[in-house]
Amino acid sequence: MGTDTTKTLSASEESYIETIGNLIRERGYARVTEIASILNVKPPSVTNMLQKLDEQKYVTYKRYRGVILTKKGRSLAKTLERRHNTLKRFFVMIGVSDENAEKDACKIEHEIDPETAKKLAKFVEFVQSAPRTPPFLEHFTQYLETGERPKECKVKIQIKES
Amino acid sequence: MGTDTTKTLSASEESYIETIGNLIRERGYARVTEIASILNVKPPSVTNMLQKLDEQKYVTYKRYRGVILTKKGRSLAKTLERRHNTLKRFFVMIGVSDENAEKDACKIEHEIDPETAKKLAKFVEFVQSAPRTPPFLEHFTQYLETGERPKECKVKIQIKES
DNA sequence: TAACATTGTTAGCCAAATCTAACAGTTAGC
DNA sequence: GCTAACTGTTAGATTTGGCTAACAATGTTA
Repeated sequence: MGTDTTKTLSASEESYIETIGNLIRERGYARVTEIASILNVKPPSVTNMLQKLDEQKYVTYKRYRGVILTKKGRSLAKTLERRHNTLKRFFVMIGVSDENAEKDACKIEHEIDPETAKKLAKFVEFVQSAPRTPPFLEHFTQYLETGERPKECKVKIQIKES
Repeated sequence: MGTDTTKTLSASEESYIETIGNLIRERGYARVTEIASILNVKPPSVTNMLQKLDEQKYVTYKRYRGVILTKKGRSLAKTLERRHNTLKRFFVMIGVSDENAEKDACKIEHEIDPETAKKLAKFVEFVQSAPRTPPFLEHFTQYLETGERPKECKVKIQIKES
């Protein structure tokens, strides 16, 4: 239970939480200047946001003493991280450069509905857990390069029990 | 030529331009109250934005006299519309509800890089221009429903020249 | 341990995009 | 062609999330 006054967070708020999560995972702690440099903002903006996120119980923040995520914050950070990875893998899968895949994942992860995130995750999983690169993906890659749908697409196939 | 002082627009500015474009295409004109109701804002916000977009030459706006798109505005509206359709078709393709596909397309169309938009358009085109629903998509649909990768995926296939 | 360098915070400002309340222009019906 | 109803606009407040400049706490090192 517990009155969950969870108003939805802004993209900006979510980015801070995600960044804090990443830093803590990678380094064990999250510093104001580093958060600032990752998010391309100045340190006072970070302090400001940390105060807001502390009020909303996503982080525990003591001035000059650093910041950690609460349970609520960790849970959100995890969701965002997974969503980010799904998006990025999908974009790379369809031929987007690593750089743009990363950049777009950062933005879109804050916009999509949970249903969409779920379906996309399934799709990426479906493709990537295949025993080998699925033919359709190879064909698509060829299609990207040549503009031509490869011959095999137009060919009769015969299934043989293995 | 012409000094193209095209600073990038905000998601909000783009939404107004897109909405105006849609209304003009569907009805021949775009009214303040209708723009407001589609975008879920109040009329004064619309007036305000129309003035800004007029300064930036995306629309031609005369108080009390309505608004039309400039060439620059039409071009942007067209890009956004195409991007929107691509995104929506993709989301529906992977099993997202029509409602969420629409909603998410609206948000994401303002965030993605042109490269990503292009690759995604190619992907959707690749799938949808196929002579019939590609097997992998059918298999994915089954995977969504049953959680099981269909047998055919695990089977040896043999290509026969037609 | 005192002074300096680094890091973090506060105060106060700004811009974007929204809102409400009050006002102005346009249009339709009588 | 007046007037009421509708539509659109202005003015001014609010919210969010940035910024700079000045200050405070912490940490480092001679």
